[in-house]
Amino acid sequence: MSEMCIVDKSPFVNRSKRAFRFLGYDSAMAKAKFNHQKIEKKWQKFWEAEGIFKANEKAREPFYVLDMFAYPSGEGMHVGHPRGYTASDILAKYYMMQGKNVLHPFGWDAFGLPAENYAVKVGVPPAQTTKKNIANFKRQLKSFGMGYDWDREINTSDPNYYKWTQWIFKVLFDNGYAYQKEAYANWCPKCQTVLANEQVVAGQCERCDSAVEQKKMKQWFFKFTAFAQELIDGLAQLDWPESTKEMQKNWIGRSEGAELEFAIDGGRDKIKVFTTRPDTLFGVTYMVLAPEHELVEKIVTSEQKKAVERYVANARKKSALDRTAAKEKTGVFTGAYVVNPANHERVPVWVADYVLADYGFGAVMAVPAHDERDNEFAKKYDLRIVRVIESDEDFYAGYGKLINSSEFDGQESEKVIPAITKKVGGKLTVQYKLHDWLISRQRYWGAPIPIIYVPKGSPSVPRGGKKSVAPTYGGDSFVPVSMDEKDLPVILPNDVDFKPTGESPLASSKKFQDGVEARYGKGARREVDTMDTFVCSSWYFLRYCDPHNTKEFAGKDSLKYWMPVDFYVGGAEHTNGHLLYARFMVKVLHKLGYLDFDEPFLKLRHQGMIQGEDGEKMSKSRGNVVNPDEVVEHYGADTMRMYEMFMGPFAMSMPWSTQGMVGVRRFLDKVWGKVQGADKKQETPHALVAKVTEDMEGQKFNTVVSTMMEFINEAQGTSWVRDFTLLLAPFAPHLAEEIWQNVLGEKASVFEDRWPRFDTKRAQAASVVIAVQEMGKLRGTVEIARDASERDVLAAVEQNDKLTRLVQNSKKHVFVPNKIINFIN
RNA sequence: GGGCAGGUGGUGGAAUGGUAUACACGAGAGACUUAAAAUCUCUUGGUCGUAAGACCUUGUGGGUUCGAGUCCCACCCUGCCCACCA
Repeated sequence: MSEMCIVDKSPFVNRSKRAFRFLGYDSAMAKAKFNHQKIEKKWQKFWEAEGIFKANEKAREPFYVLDMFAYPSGEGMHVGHPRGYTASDILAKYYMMQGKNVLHPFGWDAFGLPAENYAVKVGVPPAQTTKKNIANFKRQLKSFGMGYDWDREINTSDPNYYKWTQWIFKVLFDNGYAYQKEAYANWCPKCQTVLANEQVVAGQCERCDSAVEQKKMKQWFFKFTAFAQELIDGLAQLDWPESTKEMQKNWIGRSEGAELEFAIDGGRDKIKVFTTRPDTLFGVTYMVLAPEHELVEKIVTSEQKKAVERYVANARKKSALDRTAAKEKTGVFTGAYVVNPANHERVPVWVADYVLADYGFGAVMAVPAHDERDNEFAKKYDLRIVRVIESDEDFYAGYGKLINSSEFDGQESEKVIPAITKKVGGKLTVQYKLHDWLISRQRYWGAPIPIIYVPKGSPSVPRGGKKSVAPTYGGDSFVPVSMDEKDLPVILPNDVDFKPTGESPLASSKKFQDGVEARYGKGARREVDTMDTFVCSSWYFLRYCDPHNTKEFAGKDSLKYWMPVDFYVGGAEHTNGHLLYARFMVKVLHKLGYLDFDEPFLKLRHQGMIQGEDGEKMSKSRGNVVNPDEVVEHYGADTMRMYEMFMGPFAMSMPWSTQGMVGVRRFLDKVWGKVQGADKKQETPHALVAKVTEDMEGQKFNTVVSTMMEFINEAQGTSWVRDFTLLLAPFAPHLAEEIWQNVLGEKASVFEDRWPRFDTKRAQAASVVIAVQEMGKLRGTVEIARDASERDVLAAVEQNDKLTRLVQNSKKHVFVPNKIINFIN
């Protein structure tokens, strides 16, 4: 997905080698230990040759288990990365053994900045770097024993993939969901380029530390806001963590209120405001416009003109970050007045940057008595502060009780807001914090935006396809038009200059504009910006269903069979990014009739992060990175997989412990030792199967492992080996396959067998230990047959010398079958 | 300022309102070994006690309950996300 941590090997290698040697774990030393290096490679080859993990039969019930898209960074993975991948792999294997036809694919979110920055610095083209990185990631994933269907591997930088990213852009553009407008963007004056918000650190460019400015540029947008309500409503049906849903709701930020108009005193213009509190109209003592508000220039009086211009220019220079970080509010009077529609009072109009241009109407009716921010501003500039009180009763009569901000509650607002809004000629409305999605990037390593600009009034456009709904804008002599589908993909050229110049590097390509005029008419030229990589990753899960299709982004039948994704695993940091973009994309394509579902991911779980052994976030600079290649080499992939599940609850973040991992390796050796000599004569360990199955269904992988440990600690004989191996297989696939085929002598893969069944009744022990309490305090226990009656338990307690007094002393008792008996005095 | 998680031994953590501290790590003692590693066995929340046992203990303070780590109220602390959103 996004550019995750970049892992540097060099400082770590020495450290880790020392650590491993210190722990002294050497599998070759004792007979009881298995040689992980040998068996892991052997079975990885076997699974690949036999195609064990390929999804291709359509007869069985489908189950789609997906990891979030990976960005193949230069240094490969650290041990935190495989945690989510291991969990999804365990689920894929588990559901496969439950008889499902499982789709478990992997692919690469290959476009993005690090490869391009590397090209700027070193000169190696991004395509080359990316190819190398992918090969390394793939090698690592295979060495972990992941059961991906590599026939379905996809790569966003492959023209066969980005053709469809471009096609989706075209569909959105043709239907009015992609549009172009002037917008402020983060601009680094030194690098001469636009930066994404993530690249702006504390108001500075992350690469050169220059102060980032706001620059107005023509940019492409997707109409995110058209789906704001549907994106909120759709959450209800999803099995996602509640906190994730809540974060998305807050990000979309719906609020109900009213749109009101304040006429300029002595002018014809009106200032529109959005307010959630029209009931505080009588407390309005001034009006504030955002510095960017279009009426500022128009209404400012000649006396105030200079001061206002200076203030506005200053505000523009400040970054959004500086503006919000400002401790004190600032502003300037415009000299103009508006009329309050409720009481016809004249109030002054100010300009202040605490009002945001891009929320509501970029203007606020200030009520300093009932709003903290207005209050602070009013105090600083000596503006009137008027509480809404009893004397306004005439106005509010009939609209419910009088409003005092602290007493205002939801029930009253339901009655009061519509009535008052109507009385002053406003209307009820809903506002969202969500903005449209700015997808243009002045970058090379991304999917080119498939748009052609032609001279205005050009006779030759558009050719074919649906009529373009492209807007023309302010006096420009060129208009953007949609491309023909058959002209896709627009291939990313390689004759470019990577050095940043302020324009997209594609502008420096000669090849890129070849043939455009011949095809689209004289003067035609291509858009040179590329798309945000989040566009590429907003639909990739669809492509896995039918990755080799050359006619469509994915065939209808395949989509119908596999989608939506049944189980999605990935980090919570993507909540307000990727997860929202993907939901938006599915909703647009659904609305346009390309999909028959409108949510991409039915069930979602987040993995917690693995911190370094020092409890800090793993990072190159802290030097606490643990390299999974080292772990696999010394302890084996099975050990790593199982330890990462054993560490704690899947969603929780926690520190890595190499010593803790050694405990898991000891357990696997113990298993290996105990299964020796097992034969075909087998019995189901019902209690074990029941507990493991139950925890698998709840994704409580940590307790699955501890349950297996407890079982092995007690296990006698070998009658349990067959079923135990099946339970072990998703976690430690190599060892399980080794036991399955080479100890038990099975001929097919353990993954082609079925998850063991159990009998609930036989899963229960014949006898139970009942806690004997006195006033809730434990005094002892009695062992007795399961489901023993109250009378039998009482008798057993009475027979116990130490407990017998409880029966005699107590007036009454509470009995819970198979659990407790509590005596009350 | 708003939202969401969470606070349990030396450590990671376990526990449908019913025996708190499972499992694992670490530590201590012992066995094997010339020795070490590995492996195996035992001990391991605290206080008092020779012992039997008693009392205390899940961030703090209240409450509900026969019984609360778990439910309710208030507070403290930590982490994450958003943040001048009218």
